[in-house]
Amino acid sequence: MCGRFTIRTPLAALAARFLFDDLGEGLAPAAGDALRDADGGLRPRWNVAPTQPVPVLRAGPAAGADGPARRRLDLLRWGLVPSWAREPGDRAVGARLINARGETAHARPAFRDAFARRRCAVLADGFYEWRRDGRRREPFHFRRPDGGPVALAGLWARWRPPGADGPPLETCAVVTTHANAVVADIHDRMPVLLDDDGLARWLDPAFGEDPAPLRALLVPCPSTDLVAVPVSSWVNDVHHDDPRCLDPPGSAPPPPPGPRPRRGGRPAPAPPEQRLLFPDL
DNA sequence: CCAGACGTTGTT
DNA sequence: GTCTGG
DNA sequence: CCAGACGTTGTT
DNA sequence: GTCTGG
Repeated sequence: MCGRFTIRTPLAALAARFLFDDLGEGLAPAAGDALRDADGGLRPRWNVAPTQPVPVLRAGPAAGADGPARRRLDLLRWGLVPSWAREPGDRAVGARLINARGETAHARPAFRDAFARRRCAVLADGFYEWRRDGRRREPFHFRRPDGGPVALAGLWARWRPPGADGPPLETCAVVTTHANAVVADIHDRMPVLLDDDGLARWLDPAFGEDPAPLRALLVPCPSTDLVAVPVSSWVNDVHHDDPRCLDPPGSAPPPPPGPRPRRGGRPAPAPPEQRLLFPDL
């Protein structure tokens, strides 16, 4: 679950909603300017897939004498690459770790360290789940009744290229849990949606590394927090990233005949975009 | 000890 | 890095 | 998560 | 069937 989602809310609006400091005193002063230029780094998205940059909320630099800890908002690659991975594209670990089970992540070698010290929240305004009916995959979009953004519990990692040449690669995974009553008809798992209180605890290093209180946060959100909307199978194709993803079912045109251009053969161009809005962590 | 995995999902 | 299996 | 590929040789 | 790419 949680292998696809939407994020149409501009980063500046996400900052206004989530980027208050740990005392809830409002937008951190440093955030305004940094975010003003940042919206170009994340156009509205209707079909966010693993390996792509996603907006991630983390605890800022540790609280010091000069003030309380602040939050930071960055774009991280979705698909957790542990620090010990040989290559980001490694067979077992590369970009495969897009979800972490809330029930077990604290104990898993691949997630243990992140669970204790590198927790985050992936910001979205809805997520997709597919109902499987034989060969059919029927997509549904889940979102808050008011359409507002949600904070998905996440874990992150930093991978450094050998020899310390090139920038570090920061990646993340979304924590999953049992489906609540709204999701259960479609699927048996769902991402963990954190309310403001749970979010503050999940992100705060001072909340501790003891798994038990943290695991208590990783439960299904109340069913009243989500509505299920059946959508067009247009969203099934990851290349379709436009408003038609949220159209009602049955409106997708038939798949065009003929093969697509093949993989391989040509060199891979575009390097992955990743943006650290506060690169001092 | 060293070598190899390290994960989730869904499907059967 | 750390755990598991052999 | 779903869609689509699933390969090697030799040439530029 | 299974893996990779997005």
